[in-house]
Amino acid sequence: MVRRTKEDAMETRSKLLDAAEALFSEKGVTQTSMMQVAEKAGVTRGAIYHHFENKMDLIESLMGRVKLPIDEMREQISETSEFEILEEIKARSKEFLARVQNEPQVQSLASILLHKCEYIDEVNPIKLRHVSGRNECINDVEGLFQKAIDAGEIAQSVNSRTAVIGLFSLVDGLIYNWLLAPDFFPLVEYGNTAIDTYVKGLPR
Amino acid sequence: MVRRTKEDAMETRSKLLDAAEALFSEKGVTQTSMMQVAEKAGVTRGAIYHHFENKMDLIESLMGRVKLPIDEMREQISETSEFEILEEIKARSKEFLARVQNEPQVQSLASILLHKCEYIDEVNPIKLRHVSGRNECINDVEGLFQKAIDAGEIAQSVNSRTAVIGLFSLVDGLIYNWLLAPDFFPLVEYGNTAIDTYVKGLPR
DNA sequence: CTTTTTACATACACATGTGCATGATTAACC
DNA sequence: GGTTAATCATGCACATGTGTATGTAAAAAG
Repeated sequence: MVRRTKEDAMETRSKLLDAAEALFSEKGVTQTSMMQVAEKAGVTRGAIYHHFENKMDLIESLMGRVKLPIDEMREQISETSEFEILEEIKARSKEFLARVQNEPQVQSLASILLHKCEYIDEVNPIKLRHVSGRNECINDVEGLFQKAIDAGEIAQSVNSRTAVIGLFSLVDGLIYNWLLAPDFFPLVEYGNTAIDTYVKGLPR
Repeated sequence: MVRRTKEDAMETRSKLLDAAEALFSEKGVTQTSMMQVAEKAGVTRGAIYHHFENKMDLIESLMGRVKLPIDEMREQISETSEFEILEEIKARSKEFLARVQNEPQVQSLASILLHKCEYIDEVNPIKLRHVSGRNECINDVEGLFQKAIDAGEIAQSVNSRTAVIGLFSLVDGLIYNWLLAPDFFPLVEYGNTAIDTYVKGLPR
């Protein structure tokens, strides 16, 4: 069977991405060969090299396929309300955790990002996406914290940047540890409590 | 030059571990070959396979060589005082951050653990050391939180396990993000503030 | 001093992965 | 309907890494 229809081609491409996503999140990126990805997708390596340049390109397509929670978070931030800003921030953070816990694809990608790849040089598309997405999101939420300060929800003494980095680190750490051993604790339940605790501890 | 003295042998072994540590934390574990480790240490691969069985064994020796902050934390916990327990917990957490920031070897190992290796199967000694050390430490600190609850430092409504996991996730996340881009924020300064914020947010 | 063992270096066999070139067959296009 | 071009399969060349077997000279043991 060769020269399938254009729709068939898109389907094999999709199957390849699915296979890669599953294998990467299960066995790690470097421990997964193109051969294994092709096998899992039911094709040969030739199909991969037709659709993608190499492994890096495959990963890039993989990451670009879904909207990560951090991306969605950024969009929502622009349309946040003018009061109860801290509640907004908490809600966004909790939604972040919920998506990781409930959406398998997001969970797979998070697992790859946090545990199943090696952050090597700056060219690495995985690291690039992770770092740039995070930095931009941090800048956005820092603006929110500043609004909360200006609105008097928290004290002037709070440094907005410090507050954001603490919150993001908390969320990252929760996800990181949960993915390391999901049975160890319930992510959303414990995570929500931790987020509440942190925000409540900000000086007023 | 062959058949050096026994002291020489231990020195080459040490040099091999140093080389591996540097290369692993710089380029990642899987991207570093035994050949490169040997070259950096000024010997050949034969020397490595004389001292270590394989790469896994090399990593195990690497990790076993230094006392990680989490190990030291556990020792100190047993000799903690009976009052001001929350202060103790905060102090330990901050010392944790300080060690990562100030001790290059600890920083290298943390970088390997968090960013430069792939967590694959349960046999992986890196993952084993990380998870087991963390879990034991969590259990210990959970006991501290329980003492703090019993002593009335925080409310009865606090779940000690939830409190620990939040704190540990915060510390892990801080280190994780800092290692990702050390210039982005000062670890100890921001981290200490975040720890204070979190502990202060626990219900009293 | 002789023998044994240690501490490596050297070399070989083997496996695995990648990238590309080529081939085959049919959909897509004019 | 003939030509083109896309979608894969197949096969080859090459590189790289690992594990081990063997060699060797000196230290250690007796």
